[in-house]
Amino acid sequence: MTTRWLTSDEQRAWRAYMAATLLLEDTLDRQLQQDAGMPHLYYSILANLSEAPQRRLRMTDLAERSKITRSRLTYAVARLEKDGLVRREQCPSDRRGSVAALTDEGVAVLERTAPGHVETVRASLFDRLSPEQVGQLEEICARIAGGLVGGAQDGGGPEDVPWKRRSTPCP
Amino acid sequence: MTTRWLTSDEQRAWRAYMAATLLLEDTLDRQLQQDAGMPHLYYSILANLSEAPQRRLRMTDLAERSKITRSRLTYAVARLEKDGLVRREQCPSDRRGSVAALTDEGVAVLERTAPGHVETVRASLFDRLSPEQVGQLEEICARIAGGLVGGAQDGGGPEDVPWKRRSTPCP
DNA sequence: CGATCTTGGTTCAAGTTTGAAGCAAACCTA
DNA sequence: TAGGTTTGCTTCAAACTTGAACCAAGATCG
Repeated sequence: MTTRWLTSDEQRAWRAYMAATLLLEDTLDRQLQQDAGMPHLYYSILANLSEAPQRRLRMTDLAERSKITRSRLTYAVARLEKDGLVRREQCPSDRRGSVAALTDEGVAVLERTAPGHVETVRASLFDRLSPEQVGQLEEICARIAGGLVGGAQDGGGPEDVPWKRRSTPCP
Repeated sequence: MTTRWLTSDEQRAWRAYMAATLLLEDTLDRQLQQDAGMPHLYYSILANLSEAPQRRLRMTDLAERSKITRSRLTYAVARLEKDGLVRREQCPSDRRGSVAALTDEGVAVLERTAPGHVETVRASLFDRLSPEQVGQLEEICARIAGGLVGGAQDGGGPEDVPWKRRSTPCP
């Protein structure tokens, strides 16, 4: 079948999308490298951890929430552990598993750097969009994310399947 | 001054944004690595080149259009040159400069792989959005990109300053 | 002109990411 | 309960990225 090329509307949107995502990620990386000594992704790993009950999460859970591969997470956590921001613990209920736990120092770093980070996100994004646009952005991104498999490529549908999902860190 | 944290609307939008961009970039990287043997960014460098007059561009121009640093581009072009998809030429008008030129083989690779790539972009993005959403996405992304400095961080405003800008590859 | 500044691009070293391969514990299943 | 499969996570080697340092050629200016 002959290719359905992008319409010119779609092309413009696609170019804008690529530019925006590249530039924004770059901005955030620079800001956080500057102020927190880590790339954006690492910061968001810490942030994810900080929201979990007990501030700890199984590696695979954390990878899934962070939308990255387990391998990538392993290296990231190793670095954060070396910096004392995260501690790896044995999972008591599954001897294969390990749990990443945010340390007090990790919490402190987060508390210290969060304001500057939020400020950057505001300045680059939210302060430049109308409230309607914020809503549209969420809707659009949710739609995109919903269509793409996350973490392990088990090929599940868009809807969550609770019974295939790990729950609390270590019950 | 006390931090203006994100509202819950903004938080939802921000989470969705991070998920969507990470997952989409991952999808495209995987698809293109598979089908073209290169990451998405490298493909887009080739695409940018293919649209330039003469299919050639000064390195700094190309970096600017690709929204990446000159350093990153240097390495990328080195790799693409090793693969025979791009050729580096001396810039005749400025002996410091070099020009990246898409080779015939580069064109061929692009022609061979573009359909699959467009298909992936469609499947992940455009076929999941309404036409209005495509318009909104463009508007939003243009707004974001417009607010962020590109390439060299010379701190210019959002508006283009034509007299600071290189033009044709080598006049 | 000659000293200095700027620009275009590369290089270096360190850090990050990737995908495949590896390993051990847990989970079947006969 | 032994054998095979799956799951959870790490490790390996190769690729990619980063930001600072570097170098040479243009531009400026006294």
